Amino acid sequence: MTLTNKVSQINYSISDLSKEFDITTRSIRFYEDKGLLAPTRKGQTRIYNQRDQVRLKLILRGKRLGFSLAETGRLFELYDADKSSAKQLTIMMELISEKKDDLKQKLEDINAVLIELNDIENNCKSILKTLTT
Amino acid sequence: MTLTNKVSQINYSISDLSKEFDITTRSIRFYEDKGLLAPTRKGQTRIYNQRDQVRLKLILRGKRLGFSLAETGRLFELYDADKSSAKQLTIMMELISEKKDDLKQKLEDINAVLIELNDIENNCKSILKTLTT
DNA sequence: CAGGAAGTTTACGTAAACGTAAAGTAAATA
DNA sequence: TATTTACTTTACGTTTACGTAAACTTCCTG
Repeated sequence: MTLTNKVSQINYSISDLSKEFDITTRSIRFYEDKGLLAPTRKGQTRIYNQRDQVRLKLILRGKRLGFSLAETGRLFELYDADKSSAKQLTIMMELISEKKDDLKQKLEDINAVLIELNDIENNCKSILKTLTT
Repeated sequence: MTLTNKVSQINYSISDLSKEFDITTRSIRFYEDKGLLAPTRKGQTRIYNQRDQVRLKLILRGKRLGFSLAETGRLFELYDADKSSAKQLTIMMELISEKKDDLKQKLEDINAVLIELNDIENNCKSILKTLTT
């Protein structure tokens, strides 16, 4: 294999990503500062690849879920973690289990709010009917 | 009806609530400061009733969902809102619709993360098997 | 009646997640 | 070659959601 594999090497500038995800470049650099992104450099300039882009997407998804950047960082560690030792693996599985419990709680919470909102909505609708007829 | 209806008047002190929900009294006073709670007073002392207790529960549920206190406050306004005018009602229903969209997005996000966590978990399990056999 | 225990207000401190200049570099373009 | 455009670092400012401490009142108890 003397040929370096540069196939499908898609690169992004910081403004590419800022436009794609509708966030400021400040935010993107901040995420790097917090260790969530690690773009390569060409001179001074940051070069982002596909992996960085995916990570950014995950960061924003985490934010929508109310995860702190630190929590999202821990999730990244889970993705990337060293899976060589049984000890590491069991620690990981505990963390995963905790996160899953957390998410299940959120599912419950969301469903509860959705039910309440639907109730209010239906109430509004029926009142509107009495007002317009 | 000359009898004042004081049946089922359950009261709570600030420390009652702080213990029940495992939060500090500082937080509870802070929520009041932000207009999310409005306990009555007996002298200086705050007296919370059932409604306040429910509200506090909702505040904490909102927090778990990543709602800011301001957002939770807006939800409270929806619950309590004046439903007399058709205009008000249609505005409300728009806000409800927005919130529902927001929550549906969160449901999708959570399900996505859950799927990924399950993948990692299964991966861990199978590796653990190869390590222990 | 001294001394907790539980409540209060006031106010400064803090962590997270950026916003917002300021001041400089580097490449592309008129 | 001058300048616009896109990038960079440094650094102070801001909002949210409290933590923490000080100083005070009120009530109960040994």
